[in-house]
Amino acid sequence: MIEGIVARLKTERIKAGIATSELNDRLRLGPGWIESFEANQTAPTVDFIFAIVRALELNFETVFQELDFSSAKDVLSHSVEVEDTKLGKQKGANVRFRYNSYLADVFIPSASKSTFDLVVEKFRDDLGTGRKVEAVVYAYMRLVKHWPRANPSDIWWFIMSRLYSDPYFHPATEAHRDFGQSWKRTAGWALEKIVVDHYRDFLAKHKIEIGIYSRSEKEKLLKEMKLNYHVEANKADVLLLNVAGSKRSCFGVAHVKASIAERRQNDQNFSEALLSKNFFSPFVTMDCKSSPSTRPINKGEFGITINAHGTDSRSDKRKEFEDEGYYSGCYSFNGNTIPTPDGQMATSRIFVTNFATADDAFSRAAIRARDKLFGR
Amino acid sequence: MIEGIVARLKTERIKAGIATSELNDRLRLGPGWIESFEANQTAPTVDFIFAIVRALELNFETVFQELDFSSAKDVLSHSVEVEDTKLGKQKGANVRFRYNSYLADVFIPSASKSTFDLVVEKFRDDLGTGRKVEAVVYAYMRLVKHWPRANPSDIWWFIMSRLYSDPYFHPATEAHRDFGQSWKRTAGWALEKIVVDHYRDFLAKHKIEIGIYSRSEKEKLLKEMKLNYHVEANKADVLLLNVAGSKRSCFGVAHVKASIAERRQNDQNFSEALLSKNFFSPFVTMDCKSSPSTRPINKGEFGITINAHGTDSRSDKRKEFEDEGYYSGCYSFNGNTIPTPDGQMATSRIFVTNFATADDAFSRAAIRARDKLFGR
DNA sequence: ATCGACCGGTCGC
DNA sequence: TGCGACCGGTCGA
Repeated sequence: MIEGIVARLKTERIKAGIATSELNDRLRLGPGWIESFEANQTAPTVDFIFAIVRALELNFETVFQELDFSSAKDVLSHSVEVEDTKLGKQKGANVRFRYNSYLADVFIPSASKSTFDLVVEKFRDDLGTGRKVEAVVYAYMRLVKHWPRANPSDIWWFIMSRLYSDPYFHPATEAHRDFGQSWKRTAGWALEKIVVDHYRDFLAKHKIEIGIYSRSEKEKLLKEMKLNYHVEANKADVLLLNVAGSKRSCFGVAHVKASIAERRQNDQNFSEALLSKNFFSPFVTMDCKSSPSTRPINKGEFGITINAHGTDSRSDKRKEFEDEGYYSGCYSFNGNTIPTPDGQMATSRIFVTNFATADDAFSRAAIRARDKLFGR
Repeated sequence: MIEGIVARLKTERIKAGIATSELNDRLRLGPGWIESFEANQTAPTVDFIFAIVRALELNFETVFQELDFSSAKDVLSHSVEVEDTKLGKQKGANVRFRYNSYLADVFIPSASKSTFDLVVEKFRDDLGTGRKVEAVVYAYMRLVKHWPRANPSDIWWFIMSRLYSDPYFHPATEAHRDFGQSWKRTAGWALEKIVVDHYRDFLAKHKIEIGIYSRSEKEKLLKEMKLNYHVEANKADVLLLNVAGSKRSCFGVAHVKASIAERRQNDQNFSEALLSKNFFSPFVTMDCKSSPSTRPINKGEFGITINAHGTDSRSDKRKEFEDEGYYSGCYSFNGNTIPTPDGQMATSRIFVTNFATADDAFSRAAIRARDKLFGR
């Protein structure tokens, strides 16, 4: 049906003897918009259609009358579409979404449309209540628990971020917002909460409290650490406390980031101040990163490790962990992250983990660090 | 005309006895979309209209027939609209744009619609050639030169970034891109070029070369500085070289940022390594920051300084410059930035400058730093 | 092609 | 409230 309007507008343009480039200029557009629109490559907005009608000095009635609606279909699709499928013998679901100019498909093992639909419905309801962070935490953890063989980072990257960025999932009162930017802020907090929730109970058994604290609590706890560095409490995301009777003392700060980029450097000074006093300073990440494509792969940002022949073409990012040792270690929830090989000497190591159990490399390192400081 | 369609769809919904919330659910939307749409608060997309037609099981022909087009108007407006006006006796122009949920108006002294139109036309043409960075540099510098009483940061923030983010200014082949993100990358590079272009000739007279260099050149120049820090050449934006005959030696690195946020910390380690060897390490910024409103003010991020009664409620950001002295100084092109007061003792200072002359606080500091190192 | 740094709307304190 | 840190699509090397 939109094709019908487009075709009619094209006919009228040709009838009027106006070139596409001329119409482009009249509407003060960048190159090729009219061509692209007439070729059905770019879907015109309502405003765009009206502007053409005006620019060609057409009559609205004639443009919109007796259109062919036979090809009309329900096109209000969501930003993420899920369909049950198999990859070889492996059950799972295909996740489809727009990725730049591509229509992208990603296979998620264990995933199913039925779980997705249930979770999404609740997610939309929760977003409607204005508790964005909690909505993300809850929806994500439910998907992770239901889909044990899925890469946790893929669920975050291909599903959560894309779902969240669909304006129709949010209340209409927020229609004007930039949900890409909103995701960044909300996702940052949500990820901190997810890390805390995941490790809380297991670490509690080992007399460790992991948590997010108010500014004043953070200032108090950090002050007791007597760091050789002017720490602004804002910089501390997730704190790890040793619990001895009623006394709680901070022995570590986890730096939590969905993706890394150059932003890893923000925390380096703080982290080095922690390390210099033998405090625990782990970097926890989803290590999300992919390129637009029809079959995107969430490769992460660390790249390759030293290869079998000993050739070292590691990225600066990897070297900052493995060689410079700015952090106690890096704990990635991306199954595609290449960890530091067991045999490799490293100042600190990159580990890959998931949400199957909290008894993992991160917890064990936290417990070891605490035991060392408090002499257990 | 869109109102006509909306009204008809509303009538049909009521006729069918379906509540707005029920239609919302059928379309799997967040709360209030149908209400908002029927109240003409949210402009529906073509897809959205079709989806409602389908959900209500309406007949396309009846919905689109015999509509009232009398109120139709040309609504393909640009992202930024400029209109000549006066503020008191001051000539200038009003700049209007969508800012979150607001329709925002900003007065720019010296500005005029005629200059704006000329520059914009060329800007669109330049963006069409694929030379995005150059397009931004050229358009911005032209506006700055033509509008001498305008705040340079306002032109960047309220005009350039908004113009650039309008998809219709770019070739249709790029229609799918996220121009908000595109602006970030392009603007970052453009600003570095603008700084270099602005200071190049003046500094050359003082035997100083300012420039952007290739990775290999940067590695060579930085190596000669023997910094106590593992510098990745990527981190160095704009280099300042002393020219002595055919010998060029780097004596400083300018850190250029449009806005600051927590990203100022990225460069702190590098900057401290420069300062510890008495190299020049200035921070140059547009200091762009405002809140959405009908009358936004590009206040920048540094906030207030120590007040007349000596009360110190400076932001951490300001203190990192004035007290911690992570950089040689901060040079802001935002006239609203509050500079470090002359009487205040400070490890390094915040200055406000503009493009009227390259003989400013930045150049003079660069020359002094070079003279100190090379004993002139 | 792969890799790296660019920045601003957002949300909660 | 105003302030602060959150992050990812992008562009050029």
